[in-house]
Amino acid sequence: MRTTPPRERADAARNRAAVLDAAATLFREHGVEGVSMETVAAAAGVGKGTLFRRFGDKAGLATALLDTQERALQEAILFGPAPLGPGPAEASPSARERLHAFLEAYLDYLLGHLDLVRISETAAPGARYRIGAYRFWHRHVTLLLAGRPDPVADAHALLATLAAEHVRAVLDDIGADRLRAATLRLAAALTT
Amino acid sequence: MRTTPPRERADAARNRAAVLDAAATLFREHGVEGVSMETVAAAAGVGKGTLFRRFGDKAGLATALLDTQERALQEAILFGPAPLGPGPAEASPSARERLHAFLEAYLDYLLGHLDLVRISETAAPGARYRIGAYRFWHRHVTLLLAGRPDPVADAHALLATLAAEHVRAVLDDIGADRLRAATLRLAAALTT
DNA sequence: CAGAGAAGTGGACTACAGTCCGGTTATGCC
DNA sequence: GGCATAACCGGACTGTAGTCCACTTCTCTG
Repeated sequence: MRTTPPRERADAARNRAAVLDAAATLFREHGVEGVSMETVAAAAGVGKGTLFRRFGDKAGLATALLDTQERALQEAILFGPAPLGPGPAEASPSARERLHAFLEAYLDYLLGHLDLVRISETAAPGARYRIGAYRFWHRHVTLLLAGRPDPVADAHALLATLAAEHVRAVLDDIGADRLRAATLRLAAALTT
Repeated sequence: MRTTPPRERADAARNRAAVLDAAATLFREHGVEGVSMETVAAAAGVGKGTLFRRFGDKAGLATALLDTQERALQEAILFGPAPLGPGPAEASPSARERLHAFLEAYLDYLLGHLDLVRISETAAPGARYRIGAYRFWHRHVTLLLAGRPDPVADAHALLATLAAEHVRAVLDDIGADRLRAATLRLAAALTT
């Protein structure tokens, strides 16, 4: 046990909740792109400085909004039932099955919040690769590709396919079903 | 023969050259990110309006600067010697060889101008997928993947790996050699 | 409860992308 | 050469991301 890490001040907590609330509403109503940070701040009854201090930038705000769902997915991967999670020791799924399950689950998540994820990945240059989430997915996929010549590199390649910016654009061309199929096919090719 | 398409006015041509010159120099000296459009305009002795009218946005300016090299690569693919190009009819390379050659050549091009390509792809949202170049690469790869279940979708997936933003980030993690190897391995897996 | 200092606040400020439009100039035609 | 007109020019203007810092508020300690 160590001394409690400095607790968040009450006013700060209140403001954070207000901002997340306001942002969620505004984004739903006008689309993520159609809402400026200033508008969010005003709607939350908070100064611009406060907003940026808390969330860093628009990507950070989007990330915060996704936090809950993202965590749920990560939990499911780490501790949940097979094939997404490791499952009970006596009946653990193959790496291939788990990879498949991960891609399906991630695509569900991504397609369900495409605009928000896209902002969280692109609002700041290189944002996608700096946030913890990417590292998590990358690590997971890397482990599932163990045995291949270069799992780390292959995991990056596979994840490139899941970049929100890419998915958004490709969706217009081939639609969700073919995108899904192609992603799974690619994973299959990598785990042969 | 049709009536000559309205020729570019002399002053416009002069200004365009001045802008490209100034931009090339400034970008070399201060990096692409470190130069504002206003600075480019000033250095070229041109108004901001002119700059934007001509090139649309920063992505457009970057694209224009890359134009020559990009065209060269496209020419080589369409008409050049094998294995990058189709080569003479009697000794045409396999699709697999051509794909391999394309990826090598594209990576050379990309790594040689990473910052510029990155701006051209990301300065405007979705820019990468709107410009003609992406369509060209996609079409080429699609043709080389003929016979697979869904060449169009697979080509998108393979090209995702070559997005400048992705490459820029991954480079820091695994370096150019492993990136190259992984890309080729992926292509191999797709043409088995 | 009082005082100190850390944490938080908000709005003025800067910098940059991109738009707009009244004025200018090249060009093709007579 | 002179004129009509379409193309072009440039800089003032707008909207937004993100920074800065003098001031306020909370929390902890004695």
